[in-house]
Amino acid sequence: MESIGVQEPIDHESRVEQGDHKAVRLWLRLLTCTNLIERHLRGQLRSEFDITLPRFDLMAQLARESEGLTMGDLSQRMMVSGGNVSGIAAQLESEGLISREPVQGNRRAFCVTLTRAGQARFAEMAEAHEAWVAECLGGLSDSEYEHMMRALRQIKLRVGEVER
Amino acid sequence: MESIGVQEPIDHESRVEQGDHKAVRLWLRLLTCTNLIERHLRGQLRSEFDITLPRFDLMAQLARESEGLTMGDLSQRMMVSGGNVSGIAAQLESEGLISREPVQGNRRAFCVTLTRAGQARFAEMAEAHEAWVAECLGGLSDSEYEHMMRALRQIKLRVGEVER
DNA sequence: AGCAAACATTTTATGTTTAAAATATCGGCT
DNA sequence: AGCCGATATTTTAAACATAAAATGTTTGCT
Repeated sequence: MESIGVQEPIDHESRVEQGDHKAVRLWLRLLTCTNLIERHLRGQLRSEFDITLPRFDLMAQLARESEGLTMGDLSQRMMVSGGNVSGIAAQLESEGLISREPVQGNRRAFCVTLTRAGQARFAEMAEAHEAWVAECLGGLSDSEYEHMMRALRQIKLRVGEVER
Repeated sequence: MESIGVQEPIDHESRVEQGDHKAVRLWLRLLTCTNLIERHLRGQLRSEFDITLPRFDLMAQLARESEGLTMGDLSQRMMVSGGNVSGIAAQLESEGLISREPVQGNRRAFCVTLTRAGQARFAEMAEAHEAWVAECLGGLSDSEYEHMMRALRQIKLRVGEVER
């Protein structure tokens, strides 16, 4: 039960301020958590597999699309700039983990896929990655999990609207 | 009510896998949301105040510590590397928004504070920043807000333990 | 056919971020 | 006093990220 003791009356402006402060507190906590987990995963990927998070991320996108993706698709799905994908893909290609082949019928685009070596390497990493994430987030009850998923979906929609 | 229809029986290993997949889905959604909001705030700060998020963040840390902070304190609170703080602080100093003065009794450390100009500038920015965050996160009900805060606190503790 | 607009990607310039090495200072111990 | 390990910060090198310009390619329009 909440306290129902003496409380200062609050005018409209203060109410808004309170709401804003609440939002900021939530935002900071969200940011802190995400950064903590991201840092943890980054460190693990580096120490266990000598790979960076962006490279892992690119491989993960390819792993769910056996047909391959274009550079533009990757840029969209990873939500980073095209130039960025160029650099990351160049490195993965030089390591033999992905291949970029011309698309017949469209000489502008490349079709990027995991090589056989890339598939094998990714399978190893994905298993470990899942376990690390579960270590961080597995402690939530089903209900907490559902609440989070719902709230985050709502937030995502809201931000999309705000950005117009 | 949940469906109680026919369901495949699930062995222990599959259960673990399912839990892991759930955790990964939550992680990806968390990451996406945080990145969306961060991107939005970054853009607003740049277009409205011509400042970057890290610079704003550094100033925010100083704004709640009128006594000032050392470079190391800032590194810890901002959860970024020391070298990073060096660079960010150098820029803010050259813009006259912060000052770094030697600490008497410890010639290694600097005491970093907001200048008067920095305080004024930050006050403006903080107000706008709060409104932007509220736009993104203000749509949650009190109950959703509480759920999120609780779950995030729990996650934060858990990650801290995992990192040992 | 010829041309303009849109598309897919890379290149370039600039800036952020990290880990690790380098620099300098401090404190305690002998 | 002299040395050693811890502390506080800066510098450096490499990876990542963006925006904007450059390069080719395709498509539609006349």
